[in-house]
Amino acid sequence: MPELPEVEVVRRGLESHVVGRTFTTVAVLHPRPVRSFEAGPEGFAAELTDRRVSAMRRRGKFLWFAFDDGDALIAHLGMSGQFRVDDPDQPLHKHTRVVFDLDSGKQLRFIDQRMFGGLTLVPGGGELAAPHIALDPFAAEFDVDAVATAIHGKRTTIKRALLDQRVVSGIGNIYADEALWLAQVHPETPTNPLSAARIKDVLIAAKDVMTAALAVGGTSFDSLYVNINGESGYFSLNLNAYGRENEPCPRCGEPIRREAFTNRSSHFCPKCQRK
DNA sequence: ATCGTAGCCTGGTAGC
DNA sequence: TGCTACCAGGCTACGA
Repeated sequence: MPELPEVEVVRRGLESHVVGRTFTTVAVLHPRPVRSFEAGPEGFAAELTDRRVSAMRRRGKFLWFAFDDGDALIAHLGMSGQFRVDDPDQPLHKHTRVVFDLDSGKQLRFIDQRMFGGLTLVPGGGELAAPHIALDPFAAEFDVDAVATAIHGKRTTIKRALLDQRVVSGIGNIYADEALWLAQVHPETPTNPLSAARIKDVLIAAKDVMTAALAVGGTSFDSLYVNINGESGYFSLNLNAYGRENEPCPRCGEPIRREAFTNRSSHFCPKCQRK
């Protein structure tokens, strides 16, 4: 489940293999990952051919392949998306969806089992043109006080706000649960009357947890997330709450509780994260 | 305008 | 063994 740290690991890997390279051939093997591109799979392949990548950027969980001409290929890994750089004679993984031949002789492959991810070409999108995606906590312009105040002004609960990519981007279910555990805030706490100062604590905790994950090359609970060489960060980060239902809270020993939350789960300590 | 949620997808697994 | 039902969950579209 790639969240910000995992996507950043992928961005760094792509940066070293793709920047300065041109797509010499593009093949779309499954239409779904390019579903949001109006000209369809053939149009996508035709439009991407002969583009030269000038920079690899990231905001939240989105990746930007910025081209020389100002356009951009915007990619999202969804649940199970992977980018791999391989030699062309290596066998294709079963779920390979799009293949880009590079003028370096290598091949960039987009692999996605569940196909929640996607690729699209955005004319003029080279400078992170995505107004509906907020800044993430790693962005230089990210203003933690302003975001805490904005969340405080919403009528929702803290975990919903953390997952709202229009407010702060890059945080998914795993790091939301971990940040709330670290800051000792219950996920269903209303953002108001929760103080802006406590919300700031949660945002700082989220950045701290993601920084730790980035330091160990990203984390994942399953083998779907891998870096561009196919290596997994499997279990490399010690999680305190997520996925630990009925296990003792590392802080107080109370069993971690799991509760249903909008088609997924929240994990928290009922003793040290009180509503 | 704002908030909450169904649906999109596949493969692994629990349960019968 | 083989079948079904369920679960993982980021994002978009849509209803309230």
